[in-house]
Amino acid sequence: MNLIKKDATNPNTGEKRPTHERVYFTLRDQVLFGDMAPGQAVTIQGLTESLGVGMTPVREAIRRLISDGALVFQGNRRVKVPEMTASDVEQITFLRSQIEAELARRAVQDLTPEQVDVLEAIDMRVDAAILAGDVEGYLRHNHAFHAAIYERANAPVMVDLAERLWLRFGPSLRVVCGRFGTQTLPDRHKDMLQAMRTGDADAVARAIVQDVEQGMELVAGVIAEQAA
Amino acid sequence: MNLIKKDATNPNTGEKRPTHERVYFTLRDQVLFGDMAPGQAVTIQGLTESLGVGMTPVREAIRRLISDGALVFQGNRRVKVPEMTASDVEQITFLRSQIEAELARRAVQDLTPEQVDVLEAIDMRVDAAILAGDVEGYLRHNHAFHAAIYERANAPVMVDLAERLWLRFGPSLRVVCGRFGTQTLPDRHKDMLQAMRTGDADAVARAIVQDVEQGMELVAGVIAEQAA
DNA sequence: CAGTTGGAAATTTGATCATATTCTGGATTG
DNA sequence: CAATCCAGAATATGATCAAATTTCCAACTG
Repeated sequence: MNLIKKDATNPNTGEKRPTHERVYFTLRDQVLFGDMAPGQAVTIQGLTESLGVGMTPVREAIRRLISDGALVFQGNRRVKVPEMTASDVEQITFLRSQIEAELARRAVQDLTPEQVDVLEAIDMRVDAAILAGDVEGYLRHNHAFHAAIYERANAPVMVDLAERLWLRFGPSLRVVCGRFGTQTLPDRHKDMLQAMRTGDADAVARAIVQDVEQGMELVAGVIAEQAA
Repeated sequence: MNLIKKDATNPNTGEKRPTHERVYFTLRDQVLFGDMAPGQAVTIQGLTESLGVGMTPVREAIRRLISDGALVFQGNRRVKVPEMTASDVEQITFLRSQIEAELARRAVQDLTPEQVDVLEAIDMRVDAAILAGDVEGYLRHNHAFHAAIYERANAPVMVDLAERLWLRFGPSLRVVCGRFGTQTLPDRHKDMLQAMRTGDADAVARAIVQDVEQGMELVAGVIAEQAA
């Protein structure tokens, strides 16, 4: 009946995750890096078919994503990818600046040169994706770069909120890429890496705030354009 | 079969909410104001019986609360009320200070005297609950006081994160109350109200930061005591 | 001989699915 | 143009299967 045997042991990790978890992470991935467009409708039955699972796991995954802010529940039983307002962008910019700056500061505390090397390697993949015009690759590696920093901060609660914000602007960021291409995507990753090597936490924080503001600026531009 | 006819129209609001929504808000209420203890196990079947609903709505509500951080999913399929660590408390204190101070600042922008009167009325209920030793009443009205401020800020994304944090420390705050009683619960609500009347946004922000720090200090104390 | 430890059965709980019911939105018709 | 009807999608339940914890008994050890 199904192409995928249920509860199949993951060959990579060796661990078997429940279906609703797998569905959740699949959809989360789609929101962050896939081609889910703001305003796009999400139907349960559509997902049960495309994913080859029952509706209960799909329902659970959708509820979680709604709580994440990755999807919105329009009173009338409908679920869709949210469309951000200018106010949303402004709030997210503020929150990301505050939270991610603090995460960066904490991450720098005891960061070894080897760990900076790892970050630099990720950043090279970001640059490669930009050059290649690979939108999905850019989104994935850019996220991975930030996530790798946060992981070093040892602050799971803060990371949780930060990731939540990424889920909100993910689809819109993709629209930005589709609009302008990857070439016009500047970042402050080099500044960050430089400041990390000197151990200057405040400089890292400043760089990440600039990185956040630059990125959100582009999103704000697309939002404003849509309104017009 | 059931005592309550399903999907009964709410006599108060006149609107009928889906079961999973009702279950979600019921559990959310329990976490914030009820007697859910940190570490307490939450079983699906237990809730289906106590709430008189099927398991699907319960499952959906639980997934949402897990995303909220109000419950945690222990790898082994079990769900429980999370136990906070000292690190969690520290992070939440930082985040609440940043976010709630900003929310307060924005709320003060165009706050009418009448709206301050409403806040003062809520604060009187807080004081009354403290005097009466009414723990649940204190928790409810204290939350209502803060929520009323946030609502005036016109910043739903920020409010969402703030509420999320409340769900995390809710159960532990209740433990604090049960431990020390309500008498020892100081707050800076009067300072806030005073500063609001003069329209001094920074003073309001300072007061709310102190309020947050005082409250979280108590939680940290109980956490430290448990560890010993 | 008593206490402890190991493992296997039993019970409890969770996960998933299939099905029945209800509701929303749009098409159709008067 | 409005009221009604119909199709499709979501909601909710119960049944069934799978997994994990607990319990209990026995064997082993000190």
